[in-house]
Amino acid sequence: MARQTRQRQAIRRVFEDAQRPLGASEVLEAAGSQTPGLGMATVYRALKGLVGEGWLKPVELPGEAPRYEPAGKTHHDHFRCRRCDRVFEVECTVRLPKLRGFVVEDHEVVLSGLCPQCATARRR
Amino acid sequence: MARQTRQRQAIRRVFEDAQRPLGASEVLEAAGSQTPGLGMATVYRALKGLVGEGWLKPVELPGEAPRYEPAGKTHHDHFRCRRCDRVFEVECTVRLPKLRGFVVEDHEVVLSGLCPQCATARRR
DNA sequence: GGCTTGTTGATAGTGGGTTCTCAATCTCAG
DNA sequence: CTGAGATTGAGAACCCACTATCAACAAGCC
Repeated sequence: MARQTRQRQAIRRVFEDAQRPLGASEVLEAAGSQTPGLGMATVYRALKGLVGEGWLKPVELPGEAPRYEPAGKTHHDHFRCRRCDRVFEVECTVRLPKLRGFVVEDHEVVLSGLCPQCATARRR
Repeated sequence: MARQTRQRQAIRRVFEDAQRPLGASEVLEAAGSQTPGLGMATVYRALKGLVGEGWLKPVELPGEAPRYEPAGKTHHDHFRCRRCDRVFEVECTVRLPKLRGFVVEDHEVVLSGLCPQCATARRR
């Protein structure tokens, strides 16, 4: 039977607070500040469990370890900042081409550039 | 001074023949059939070299090892078949949203679904 | 053909992310 | 409160893509 532990609650809360997809190390850092001593293994176990029960959804971006975000949101795409490497949620519209024979089931758009913070920092 | 070897020629030819991005293992398999005994190391060395001289371009898709395609093509996006896991080139149009503060420098679209072959196979 | 020297391939090594191990700890039903 | 058993955390182990090593090989100038 699944138990409510301090660690799991902290990890859940981290995702509820963050308004963007988080990777394992980001979760470890964020949840670890509230739960000192939090271990990697626990984070990975929690992520696996939360994905398994459908509460989290993996977000895979090119060339990077997977990140996770709460499931159940409406469709959105992602923006990755080239400077701070954080990922944000954005909305895009894609016009799909006519692809003879292909059955398109899903699509994903990944934007990259500078996030507001980094863009401002650079401008100075 | 760079030499023309059987192996490198085979690897180049594989990319010229394939009309889609190839990963290292795909290259090893394809070029290996023409050059028995072809080793991993040689493939990786060739890929590195070809990318270095601008003949190949890396194609990174979410959650996978990089693939490569001949450089110099016009902009296009990619379609990954969920069944055979091959990647194809396609054309899309993306309408970017108004993102306050974000500086969008690049974008990439990845479609997924079934390629013509696999779609036909499934239908039967 | 010879010879120099870049190239090859089998294998070991590397690096990063993720999972396993297991004793200590904690949760919670009774 | 207590005990059964789930959970944790530190570190070892693992996985996989990729790179380094080095003796044997071969491209190509002479």
